[in-house]
Amino acid sequence: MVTLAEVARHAGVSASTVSYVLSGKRTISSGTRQRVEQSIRELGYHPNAGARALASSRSNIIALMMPLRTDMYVPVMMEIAVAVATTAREHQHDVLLLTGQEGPEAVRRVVGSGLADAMILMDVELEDDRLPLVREARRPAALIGLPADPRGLACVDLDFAATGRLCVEHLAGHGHRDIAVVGEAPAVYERHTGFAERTLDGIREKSAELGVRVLHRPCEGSYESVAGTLARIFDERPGTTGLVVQNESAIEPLLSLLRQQGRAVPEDISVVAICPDQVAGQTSVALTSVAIPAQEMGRRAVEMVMTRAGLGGAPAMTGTEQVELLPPRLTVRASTGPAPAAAGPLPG
Amino acid sequence: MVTLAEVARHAGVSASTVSYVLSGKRTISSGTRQRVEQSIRELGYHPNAGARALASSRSNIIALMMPLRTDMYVPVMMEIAVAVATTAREHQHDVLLLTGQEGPEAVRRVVGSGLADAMILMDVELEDDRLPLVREARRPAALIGLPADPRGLACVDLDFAATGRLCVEHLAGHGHRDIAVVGEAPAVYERHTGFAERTLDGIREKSAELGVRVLHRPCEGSYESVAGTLARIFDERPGTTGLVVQNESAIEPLLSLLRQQGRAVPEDISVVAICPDQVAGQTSVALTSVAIPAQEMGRRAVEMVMTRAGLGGAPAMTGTEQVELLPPRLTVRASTGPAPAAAGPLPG
DNA sequence: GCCGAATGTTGAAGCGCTTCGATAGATCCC
DNA sequence: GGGATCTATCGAAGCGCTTCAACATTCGGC
Repeated sequence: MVTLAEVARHAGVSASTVSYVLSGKRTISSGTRQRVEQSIRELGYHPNAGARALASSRSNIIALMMPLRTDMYVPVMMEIAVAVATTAREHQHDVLLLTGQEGPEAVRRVVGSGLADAMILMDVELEDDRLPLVREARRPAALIGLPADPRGLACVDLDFAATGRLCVEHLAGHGHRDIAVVGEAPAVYERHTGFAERTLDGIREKSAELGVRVLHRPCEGSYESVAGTLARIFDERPGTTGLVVQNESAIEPLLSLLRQQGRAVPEDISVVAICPDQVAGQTSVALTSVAIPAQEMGRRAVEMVMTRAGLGGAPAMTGTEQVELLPPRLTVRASTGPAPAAAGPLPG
Repeated sequence: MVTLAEVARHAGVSASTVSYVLSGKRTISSGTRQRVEQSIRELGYHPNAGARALASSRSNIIALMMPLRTDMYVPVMMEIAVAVATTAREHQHDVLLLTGQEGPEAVRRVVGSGLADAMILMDVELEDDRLPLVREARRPAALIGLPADPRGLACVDLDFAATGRLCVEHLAGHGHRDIAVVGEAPAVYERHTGFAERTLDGIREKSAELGVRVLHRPCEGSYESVAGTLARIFDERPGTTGLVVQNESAIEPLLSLLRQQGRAVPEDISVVAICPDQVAGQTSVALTSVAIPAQEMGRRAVEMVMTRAGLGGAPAMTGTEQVELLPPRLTVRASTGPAPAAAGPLPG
């Protein structure tokens, strides 16, 4: 392997000069710079990551802790991960992939060893084991998701309460007065992941405000489970004309079942989904949906930790609270329309 | 941060002793060992990753290059990634996540900087840009997928040819004489990813052998695309009674469409899918399927690079060819049965 | 009871880089 | 035109760890 010293010798300068050319931390005359850059290219030099990390005590690595669960919608996770990796590269950083497997211990290990300069945690629960460690670690961190107590933490998430409100607003605007929520798997609620509850809160709030009746049922992604949930919904509230689906895996079975039961979408029943745009466009009836801005979330999380690390330009500010809720965006597609009984939008 | 030296002082031994306790590379009396371990615990010591990498020229990091594409089935990718990360941890390694984005340049960077000790490449194409670099890099590497020329490389993949044969065998065994393949998206074939072609080869080979007629149609995951594909299949070969589905995203729409068209599964038409078991179990009709052993693939890839790094015990042997094709396993579920016209399994 | 071999521990030399303080010229101002 | 100020470069001191050669000590064998 080519070393800094060899490049320096080749270019006829000192090692520190080469280092400064690389980092740009001191002014170097353009003649010298070019000579050094030429040598670097000729020798095919790549700075040694370990030596760099040791000397500068910065690894240029961001740790990304992913959940290991299978009940979360995987494509969204993946999209976030890719966005994190891509954005990190724009900031000259790489991404270390940690699974939830190891739990809080992973945080300790990564922080303690200086393996990563910063951390991004996905799938944050309301009371997350990892948060105490993250708080006391003197490393910038960002959460994707919103814990019960975000004090001293940087968080980014979709504004799920607003999302819930938006869905209800849209349905109510079409005259629906009886709606049902096909929620996430029961395990998601039991784990207190927050986003599901927040969506529900938003839905309930807006429904109360607009005089819409709401029925909520958790639902797993399997065909059977969706069938059962749907049966219970129509059993309990036969007048239901609007559906909000939060569990992405339930979408396909749901549409399939509705068709089978002779319920036309959107003529008999309107469906709003909370899912990535790609999914919404691929279904038999294109879905009116609120997109989960996975990419944006990953990108913002990286930008947050970079800012906090003072690497993005601003001074360090680990410990400052910063909660960023991305505004939901509802895209009207083919799955929603006027409620069958009602005459159209409410006046006002 | 606590350093080795501080631990040594605290335990009343030299730094090298602490290091040997940690690495186990020399015998240390149990008294000393315990004293050192106690100090480590009391001080909350974590070895500095950078220093370690510099001194030992091993980073204990494996790079995982993932595709960035969205036309591959994401859950499988994710499962592989998680398996890689989990297995890597069992070998005291962490995983660096690289996206396809950067292309071959990423290989050069990671290898050149000593950031990673080994590499695992996913979604390998038949003629992959990255392979020349991987070959000349003196780092162990493993591919998930099989390139056209695997010389000098370690590869692991499902035996897709055998998978194709297995599907045909199963359908032919039920008396089906006219089958169709709902393939991957056209882009997958254009990119020459190999696995799709190999499946097809296996299907054609076995079909020829058993006297089964085969029609192959690429197909994207959208409802529309599946509808079109299906229409063309039944238009061209109205007698089709067996379907092999390779594009996982097409499965749900496919079942939904068949039901809509009044084709009962498996009474009128049998469906074999190539997909993760979890998917096969969640559909309206549980699918007879050949599982994609994502976890096994990830695990084996890690074990391969660990062996090649001589870290797993065996001596280094980068440069040796090693192709491991995992045998397919077909699980019979509810979606396949006797061909409607035929009387059952062929004699013999 | 002495020799050679195990066994356990240490000191010191790096690994390749960053960064600080110093230095030698070039440039400026009045 | 000489001190003050910049600018461009260098030398050297580490960063925290691994590892090698060397040094004590203990032990078994005869």
